[in-house]
Amino acid sequence: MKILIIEDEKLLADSLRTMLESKGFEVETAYDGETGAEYAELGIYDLLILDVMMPKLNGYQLAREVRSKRLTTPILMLTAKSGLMDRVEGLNAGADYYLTKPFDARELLACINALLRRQGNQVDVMTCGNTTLDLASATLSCGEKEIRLSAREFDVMRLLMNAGTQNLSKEVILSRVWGLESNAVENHVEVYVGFLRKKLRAIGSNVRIMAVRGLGYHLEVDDPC
Amino acid sequence: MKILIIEDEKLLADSLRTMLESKGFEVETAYDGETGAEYAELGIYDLLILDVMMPKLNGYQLAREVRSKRLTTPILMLTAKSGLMDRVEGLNAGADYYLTKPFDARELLACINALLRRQGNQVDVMTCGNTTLDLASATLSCGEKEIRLSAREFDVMRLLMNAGTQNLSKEVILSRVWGLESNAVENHVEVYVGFLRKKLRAIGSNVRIMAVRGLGYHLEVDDPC
DNA sequence: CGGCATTTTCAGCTTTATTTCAGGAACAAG
DNA sequence: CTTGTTCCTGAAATAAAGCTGAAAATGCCG
Repeated sequence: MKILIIEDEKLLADSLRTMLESKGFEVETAYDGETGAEYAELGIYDLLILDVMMPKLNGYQLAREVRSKRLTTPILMLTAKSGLMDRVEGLNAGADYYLTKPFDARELLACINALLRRQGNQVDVMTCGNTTLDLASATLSCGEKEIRLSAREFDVMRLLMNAGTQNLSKEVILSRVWGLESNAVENHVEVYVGFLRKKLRAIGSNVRIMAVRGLGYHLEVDDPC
Repeated sequence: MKILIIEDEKLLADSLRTMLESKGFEVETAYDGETGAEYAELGIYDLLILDVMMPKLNGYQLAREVRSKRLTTPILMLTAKSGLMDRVEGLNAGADYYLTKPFDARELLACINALLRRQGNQVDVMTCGNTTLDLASATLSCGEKEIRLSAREFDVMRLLMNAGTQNLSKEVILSRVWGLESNAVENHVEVYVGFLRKKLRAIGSNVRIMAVRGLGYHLEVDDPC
């Protein structure tokens, strides 16, 4: 688990580093914003810890920069500023958590764990409604019941679960599951959606695959009124 | 975007609800932990807002309960307690963010957006009056009620919302929705405006599609004086 | 090779969307 | 008030998209 600390106060940065390393994280540090951005944009970190007040590039700018590059690495902002608008600005700039100095090591660790947990770095299952998809065994389960998916079924299901409530057009599904230069046709998607619906029904899932005419498919959780 | 508020202080819960609804979220409330857990476990919410101090089942227990069911709904914990160990316990119980009362509406919104953004559930919407158009699912919604639009209806509605109070002539609508070299006639626009008006009425929208004789159509928000 | 599971193909069916049309209502101008 | 135009609307006809079951093809493993 790799963490990048971007913080210009060396003393603080180094003590953080020591603390985190003792907890088994792999840590790198940058002492100014520009260097930090450069490192961060490598995209190899599982978490960025960011000071707001820094020379060259401040924390807000850095967060925006990173997010504009479409990196989704979680960002924990760390700062002496505790004003309301600072927190709001930090969060709107793309930070995921805002911690005010001075903070306690245990609190920092709890935040880090919360962020990494959320990131689902070690995910082995995806969930939607009352139903989970086990990525290792390609198995859908709902309570006691479970059912295996074939490779294609699994690919389609994972794509849909990943998109959540967002629509996926048949074209997108085709290109992501069958590949761009396959000669697969849209009916393939329809057929596989049919297979998946049958299996979802079989295990009593409350997840429905909704078709939106002309736009594609998305998942919906059945709301038992 | 569905949010569940679990909070025993009705006054606070209801003012939160109002605030969030005004921002276009769909909100439900539970006034004690047990009821809250029941709702939360439906798995139909995009975010849970949780008070810590509650009768029957407190926030920590509730978070643990929800997480033990493998639900990954983001949890925002809200509390008067501001002690360090409270925050740590909250985060370790499975919360994703910890906000201390009293908090500001803007801060809460920033947190919510940060959590939903992370969740990847963010949805593009256009808004007019009390009505929003979800661009991903081509759905018009107004409070609880929502209704799907067909592809054509959606195109026309988007065009109108985009123009806002500006007039759009039928010719423009025809060329933008049906294309320049279609043999569509102006009555098509009239028919679709009719469809849209019916759907707007069905969800109780305060948006009206006004016709200006000879000039075209535009939107207006109904101000019930 | 033969059996089995998966994937592809296809045709007919159901559902929903779109177009067409005709008559009525609203409106502006004379 | 009359007239010609524009707009609205409901119903019917047509077209398109999506669903499904069954058969054919493919591929895998023994």
